[in-house]
Amino acid sequence: MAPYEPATAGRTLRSDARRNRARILAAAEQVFAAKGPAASTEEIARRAGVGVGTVFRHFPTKEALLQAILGELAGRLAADTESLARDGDPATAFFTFFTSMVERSARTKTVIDLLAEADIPITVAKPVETLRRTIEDLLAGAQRAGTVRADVRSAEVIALLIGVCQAALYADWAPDLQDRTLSIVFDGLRPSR
Amino acid sequence: MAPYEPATAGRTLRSDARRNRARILAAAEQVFAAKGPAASTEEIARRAGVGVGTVFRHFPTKEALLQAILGELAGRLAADTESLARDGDPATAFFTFFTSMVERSARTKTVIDLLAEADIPITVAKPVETLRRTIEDLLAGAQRAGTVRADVRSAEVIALLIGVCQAALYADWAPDLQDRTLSIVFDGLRPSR
DNA sequence: GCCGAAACGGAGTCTATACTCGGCTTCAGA
DNA sequence: TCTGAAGCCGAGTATAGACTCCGTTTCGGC
Repeated sequence: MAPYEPATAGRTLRSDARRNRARILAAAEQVFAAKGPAASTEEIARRAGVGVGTVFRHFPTKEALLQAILGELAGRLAADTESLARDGDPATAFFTFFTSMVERSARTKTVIDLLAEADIPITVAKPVETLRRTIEDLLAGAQRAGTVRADVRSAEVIALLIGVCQAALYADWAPDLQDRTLSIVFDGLRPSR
Repeated sequence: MAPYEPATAGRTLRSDARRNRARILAAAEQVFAAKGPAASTEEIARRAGVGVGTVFRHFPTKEALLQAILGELAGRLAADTESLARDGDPATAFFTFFTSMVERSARTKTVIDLLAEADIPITVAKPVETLRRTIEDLLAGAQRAGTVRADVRSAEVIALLIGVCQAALYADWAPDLQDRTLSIVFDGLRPSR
């Protein structure tokens, strides 16, 4: 007998379906970034110029759509971070990374979910894992270059990152407040002067 | 003609009503602390051993109940902080305060709402204002004692406090992680060594 | 104990939002 | 162009949670 074939298998989509899928992903990215994961499917469909039914035809649940967006975002973050780790100056790359994450988090409300989510779904597990490993590389590089204290571990770095990213979401602060806050954290990370 | 009298005016409650009111407040405190402001009224009523109707008889909306709880909490925090500012050693009181806020926040999910809520409702505005002023006093005391850099302002202290309290909510971290994270922040706040 | 007012309880209403269903439209291969 | 399968749509369903309504119960002054 023929083996069970899930309907979602990698079939060739009709042109209109392909176009709508792309529109839905683009709309979802914007809406989730602006309003966070609680944004309604209705709004995403409206923004995509599509009926709700079409959204659910492409993604079986809202959660699946969110995961697709988070997966993309995680991939982009991981790639950016890896290239920074590869090409950047180890002495400063770690701080550049930290700052850019905080700025991204203030702009797109989904960043924090990747960092803080307790239950990492399978769909984003791989890029998130890469991201975490790359953070460790950046940290180790900065420690070797002497710009971060040797006894700092990645666990507290990630905790601080989550904290500052969260804080950046609340009452989107003035740019100089962000700078002053980050400079305190960075001073705490640096070796004793 | 008689002036309009809101039904909620400070009338003497019947004994059963007084008892239920106290039970509802106690239940709401526990439930909100454990699950955050999103906890359902149903659950609070169940925990209080009371019907939902009774909850709404005492508090017109869920929001009003939450505000009552937040008000109490803000009052307690403000009082504790003020006594620390009055009696504690200025050199260490600020750090003691910061640590205890983070510990409280990890235990009771409502603490963060007092700090981070963008729109401070009238019911909690006064104690929250007192708390903020007292934080400034603690900060100023530590700066005079030379344990915090003179150029640090209260805005970034509160931002850091919000951040670390938020981080403490996610995946309730091991005690030594909290210590290591706080020690980085505290090092950043201290004058150059 | 009696009685009216106060308070209680929880089924029912209303609203928001995820998700379904089936008739209609569009695509693409012949 | 014709046709059937693929895809679209949005009214409809299901569920959760805030809040209401009113018949029932309890309190407390006489």
